[in-house]
Amino acid sequence: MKSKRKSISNLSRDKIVTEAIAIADREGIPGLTMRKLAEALGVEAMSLYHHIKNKKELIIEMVDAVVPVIPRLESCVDWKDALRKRAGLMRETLIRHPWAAHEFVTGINVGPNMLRYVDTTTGYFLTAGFSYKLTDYAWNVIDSYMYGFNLQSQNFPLQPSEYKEAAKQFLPMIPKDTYPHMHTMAQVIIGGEYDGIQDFNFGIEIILESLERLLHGIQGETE
Amino acid sequence: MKSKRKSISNLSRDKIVTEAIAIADREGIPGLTMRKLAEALGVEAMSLYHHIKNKKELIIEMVDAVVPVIPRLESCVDWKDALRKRAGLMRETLIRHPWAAHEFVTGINVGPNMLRYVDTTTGYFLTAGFSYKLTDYAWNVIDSYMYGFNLQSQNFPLQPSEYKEAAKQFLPMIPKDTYPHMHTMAQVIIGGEYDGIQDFNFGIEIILESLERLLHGIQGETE
DNA sequence: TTGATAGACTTACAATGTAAGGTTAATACA
DNA sequence: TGTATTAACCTTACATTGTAAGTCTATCAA
Repeated sequence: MKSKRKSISNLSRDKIVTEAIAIADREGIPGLTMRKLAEALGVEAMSLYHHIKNKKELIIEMVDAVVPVIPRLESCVDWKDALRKRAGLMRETLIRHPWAAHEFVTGINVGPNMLRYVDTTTGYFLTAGFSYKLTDYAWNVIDSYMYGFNLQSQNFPLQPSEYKEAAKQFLPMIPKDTYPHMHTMAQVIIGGEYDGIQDFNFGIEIILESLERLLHGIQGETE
Repeated sequence: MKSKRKSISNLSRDKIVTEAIAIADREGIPGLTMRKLAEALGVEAMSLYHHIKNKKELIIEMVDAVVPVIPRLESCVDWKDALRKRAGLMRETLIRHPWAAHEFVTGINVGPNMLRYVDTTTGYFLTAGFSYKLTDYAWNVIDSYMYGFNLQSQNFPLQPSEYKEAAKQFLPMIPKDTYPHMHTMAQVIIGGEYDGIQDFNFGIEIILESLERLLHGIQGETE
């Protein structure tokens, strides 16, 4: 048919991964099919399998490719500021690549970028004076929150600008006697008293504050 | 072939949802296929579609069916204890139904059980004296963490008992000069100084502590 | 009796990942 | 230069999925 007698496409792992990320950014992981990816690269689906083992492995490569680069902790920098910066960078990544949060929580990733990312993070805590155990715990709390927040907000079906209108629409479906608090909450949003917009940084600050108290041994109720 | 001339199976939405949950508990959502579900119910796949619109809707029903039932806040109960209890119940649910965390974060659920769950939760905070905005924020931080933690731990490929052995095995792959902190962390785990086991409650306590301080207006750096 | 309906079944299709094997052009070696 | 090997791409084919479309039949109302 077409029979291009070896296309000049000159495939490579890198090219495949890059194009795969672009497609996934637009259409999500389900929208990333091997055929579609191949077509975008001017190639047939099966040709991809000469460069990658399978789709699973491709996704693992994609994940490592989007891990944010964070700087090692300079001695003059506060560990909390470093973590704020880190959170901001990760959040940018998760927004730019809406499929990534799910892959981060759901798969193990031991690519070089991820390893460095984790090592640097661990360094923030250890340098600040946290024990190994607390370092591990603290890191885990922050990341759990970050992934959870992003997954939730990414999948929320409304734009912030639509909250008020939606609250109006749904109010009759939230009868006051069955759901008293949500009913009032909806009214508050309709009234403009609170816009209903969540702030990612709120959670980060909450967590950092507690961690700092823990570091300084104030009220060590959680060991 | 078989032609059972109307099976006596007497399908119903409830039976379908219950069986679907059982299958998903064992084999995950990908393992829950319409044909497998039908077979478990002694019926053909297409028969299910007389009771549910499609698989998506089925999953939504499943999600609402496993939402934990949490008690309304009694006046004699501390709001933090109520939230601890809630976290424990949700965690049990997420462990019993490993597919649920992903569905909770990823889909919107407005079934009656979920609405009540959310309303009761909101009530905890409002009754404790949080503003509507802070209630919304606080609730969101806790849930983001809970979902994030569970997603991560559920997908972690090792059992806690295997940590030490795994650390031994991976140590050579974490060269000291490239990944200094992870290298030491692995050594600490091998040495038995810290077992590497995460504790879900740690994050809950961390967050609750900060929230309480916020409630009492101490150091309101985060508004 | 007639006819409608609910609840099952049969068949069929498009989309997906990928196994198996074919083709071709470049490269290595005699 | 000629020949064998191989890397990179293609073709075909298949099992598995959700589900659209239509069929059959027991039950029940008129």
